[in-house]
Amino acid sequence: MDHKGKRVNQADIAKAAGVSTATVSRALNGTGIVTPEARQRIDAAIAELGYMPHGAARALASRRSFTVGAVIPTLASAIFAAGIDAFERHLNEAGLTLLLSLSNYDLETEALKVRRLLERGVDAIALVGNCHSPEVHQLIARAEVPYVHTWAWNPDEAHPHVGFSNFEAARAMAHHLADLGHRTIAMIAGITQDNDRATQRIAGTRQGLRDRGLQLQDDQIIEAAYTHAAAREALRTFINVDQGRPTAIICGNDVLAMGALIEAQAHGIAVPDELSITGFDDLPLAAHLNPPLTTIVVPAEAMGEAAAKALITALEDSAPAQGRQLEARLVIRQTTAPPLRH
Amino acid sequence: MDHKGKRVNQADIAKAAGVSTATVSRALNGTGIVTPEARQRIDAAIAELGYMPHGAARALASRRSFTVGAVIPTLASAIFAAGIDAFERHLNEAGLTLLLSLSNYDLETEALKVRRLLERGVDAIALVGNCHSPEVHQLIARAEVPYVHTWAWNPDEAHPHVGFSNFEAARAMAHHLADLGHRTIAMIAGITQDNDRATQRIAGTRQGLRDRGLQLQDDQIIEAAYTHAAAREALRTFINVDQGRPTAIICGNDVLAMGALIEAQAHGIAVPDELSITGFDDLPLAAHLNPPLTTIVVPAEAMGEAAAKALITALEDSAPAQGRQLEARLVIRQTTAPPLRH
DNA sequence: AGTGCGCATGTAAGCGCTTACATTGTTTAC
DNA sequence: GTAAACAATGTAAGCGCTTACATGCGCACT
Repeated sequence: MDHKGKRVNQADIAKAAGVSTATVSRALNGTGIVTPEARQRIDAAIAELGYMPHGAARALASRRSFTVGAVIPTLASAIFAAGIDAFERHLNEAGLTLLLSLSNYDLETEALKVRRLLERGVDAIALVGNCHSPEVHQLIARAEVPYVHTWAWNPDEAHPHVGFSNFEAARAMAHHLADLGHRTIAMIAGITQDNDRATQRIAGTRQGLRDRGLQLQDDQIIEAAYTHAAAREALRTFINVDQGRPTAIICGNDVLAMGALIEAQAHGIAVPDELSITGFDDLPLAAHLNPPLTTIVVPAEAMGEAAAKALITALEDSAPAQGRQLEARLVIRQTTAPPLRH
Repeated sequence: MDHKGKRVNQADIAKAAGVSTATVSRALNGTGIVTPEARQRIDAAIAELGYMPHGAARALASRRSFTVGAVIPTLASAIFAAGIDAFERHLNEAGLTLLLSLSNYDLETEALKVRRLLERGVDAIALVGNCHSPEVHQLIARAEVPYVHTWAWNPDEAHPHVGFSNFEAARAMAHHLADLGHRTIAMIAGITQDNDRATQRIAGTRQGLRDRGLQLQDDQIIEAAYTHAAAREALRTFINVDQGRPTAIICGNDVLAMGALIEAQAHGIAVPDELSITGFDDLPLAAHLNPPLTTIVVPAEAMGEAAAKALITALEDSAPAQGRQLEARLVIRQTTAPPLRH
């Protein structure tokens, strides 16, 4: 049982079961036909010797690593974590292992991580957003692995997307606020540098307001890192004005919205009566806040699942992955209300 | 440049650079001496042909995959996400890639994931907690890879730990509350099944109270899933009693504490005057809550870093990983105060 | 000039699998 | 009764690297 020194390999199993390595391989992979008796002797030998297939050897010989890579900006954002959680789960069900890399919202880092993943031989790859270094697509194209862009939806682009339209979601939110009667609306957005989601959310907001004959002025937008502290500071800037104080604040995500809400309450500003606040993501806490947060439900789990399925299917059919549009829904809770009339 | 069909391999580079594959390998890995001229020709050929090393082949030949596995319960908990974030970052700096698996707090799933990781050929492995299926240790021992247990500290055990004492942290929290004058203290704990952290936090709390001559009755403990909703429900149970309502609630983590806080406030219970509430983890939001949450600062990033370093060092020295104790600190904010005297 | 040494490189044997092809024994079809 | 088809397995050639060992070369010594 404990053949120390040398690791047990397929040949050992073959010998113990009285068959060739080819038969062991076939039994293990379900490829080709193996008699029940042979299979049984093989299973017994595996259990007896504690055999564990060697992934690298298998990958080398079969040109399949049964490994899928993902590069996401960060795990600090609960919403990405939720998406990856679902992605990993569905990958696993298909016998695939996740290779996770973080880009920290940096395109060059992302490109480096993609290269690393490809060197590790991932069979497929998932990326966040559709703003990437050109090198990324070059590498992926050369490696000829299926891939998807998540967290975004863009049917016009050549690349397959599994996600929702940040633009449309933001636009719907803008409509909601405008329709409540708000006329002076400000935005605490995410950092747009290298981030198409943040950019699209601003663009969608802008368009949504324009649809209602309103304007989102440039000085009514503050870009903030996705932290409570940054949001609080941004809110302070907006409320410390002599006139033209906004009656509604659209936030780039729920973390920013929570920060804004906390800061508003710290200043004794009544939400939603004096100030409406909106989020984006619908984190678990959003519905429990006081008042519960009006936000956009981002289908993170569904996206993780859909991305996994798309890649699995692509791998099975050895075809490029197919994109899929998912819905991001506006959920109106209690941080939004018509502005106070004076 | 675009040799379609066949992927560019080391032999192609060797030919293009007019050297042998051995020299290319040496140049690439920094093992052995290569003249600057040869190195330059090799680099040029690599750039020209767009060569990318084949990880599986390298792993097979060198018996090193430059890959490290981690199995954590979930990514849904921000605190694990933070730890993994740091772990991945430091692994990467050492040229290692993270293979991430999720166990969903289930020991059997964990064992399966460990097996998978080992089959993938990870060079080292990190686990959460010190409660594992026996199979896990068997597999790791057989594979002879260095490993660490994180999120726990137990110098007595044979396994190397990189973490903090959940017991001592919980005990310190109990002391804090007892010293404030609380006599009736309840606990909303995590699910203890298969979870040594949750178990230790209860045990530590119990001991801390005993240190002060108090008791944590069994009916004063409710185990709850780590969700706001479960915490709210648990809190309702505690406050809906005719007499002997606790004046302080110790929560197993910050998510539970937030849920409890929200529910208390929804019932018009003043925190901390009528009810003290404590958390565990110090999530980013904890300090921003109203009132700011008294909790335990869990060194998640430091743990991720320390775990990565321990494994990297172990790999370099081809020795077992060394454990390291980190400090979990009590941070007293404003959800705790002396109980009201009637 | 001859010897020895170390540097830079080449040669080639694997690493542990998968899989195309060959081989054998057993049916089935006529 | 023979040919053809098939089922189960074996044989062996790689997959793309690393690395132990062999080789050749220039240089500092005698």
